[in-house]
Amino acid sequence: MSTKNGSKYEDDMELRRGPWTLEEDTLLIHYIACHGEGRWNQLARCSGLKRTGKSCRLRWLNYLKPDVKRGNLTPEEQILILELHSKWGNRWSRIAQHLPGRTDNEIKNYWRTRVQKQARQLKIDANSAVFRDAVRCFWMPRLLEKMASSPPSAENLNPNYADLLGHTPQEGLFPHTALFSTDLQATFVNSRPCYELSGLENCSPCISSETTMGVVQPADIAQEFSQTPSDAVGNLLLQQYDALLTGHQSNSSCGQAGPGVVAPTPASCSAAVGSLVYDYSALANCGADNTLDSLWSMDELWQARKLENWGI
DNA sequence: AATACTTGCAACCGCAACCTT
DNA sequence: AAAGGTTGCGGTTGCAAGTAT
Repeated sequence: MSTKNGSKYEDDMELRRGPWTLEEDTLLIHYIACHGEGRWNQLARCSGLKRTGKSCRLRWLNYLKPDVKRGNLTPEEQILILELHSKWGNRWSRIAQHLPGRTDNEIKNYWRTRVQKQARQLKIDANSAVFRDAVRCFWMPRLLEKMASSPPSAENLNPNYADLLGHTPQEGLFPHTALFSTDLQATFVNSRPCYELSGLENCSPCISSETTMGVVQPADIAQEFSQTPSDAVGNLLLQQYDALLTGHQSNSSCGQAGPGVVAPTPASCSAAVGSLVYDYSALANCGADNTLDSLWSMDELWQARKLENWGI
């Protein structure tokens, strides 16, 4: 009887494992050139390769096939992966179908080595809503910036790219950043040229008061409400976030707009959320009793509220 | 210079769906 | 309809190369 997935042939002969040699590659390429790809077990039997059909298939599809693209993923490919993964999860082969020349294995490796690494460093679950938002609002804009500085080559992208995402990348790809004012996005991009997710702890001090969106300095709010700066920021943020979600001004403890505090508007809410979401460490610096962890917890609260408001 | 640790990636494994007989 | 074979997918592992100590 043969093994579960193999054939009697595989049991009868000693099979090679591990890295492929140049000779094996040549043999496989030559065989496929003559007979075409597919029927992998037959190929394994007839080609003279002492490999399983599975191994031959994998080597061909992931490495030898002529249209397999080598080298680093471009920013636009990375954006596409991030976006499609947020839609489909770990459906690597499905995602790979939309990145010509890239294999599911390569995409999977990218996700595990780069994306999950960032999540680990931030101590967040890579599949959590918090991390997805961080990727959308923070990482993607950075990739966009890279794309802008080196325009993507059209042939790199699947022609169905825009259709696939349901909108044009520039306008609708990042709904969160679309909420943010152009000024604010520019502030993000321009003020943090070295921003990477792993570099959160190095980000510049606290909220910018330079935007036109009415975002105030935490210290101002603290003075106004006799709270520690970080508490004040947290409360203001929650209040404004509520307003953003519900479409009206909330009556929470910080509800009254005092000097230096503007009544929440969609724009100011966006700005507040946009400023704060990524400035955890800066916030931590504002309040002696607030650690990065507690601020992340705060973010989870926003997430919970958001889901609650959306009836999820 | 030597060693330990980390990273990136190719390859393997088990499983499930699909195909063939 | 059932059994065996094949293919494809997602998770995991092993290892070479690079980096830090």
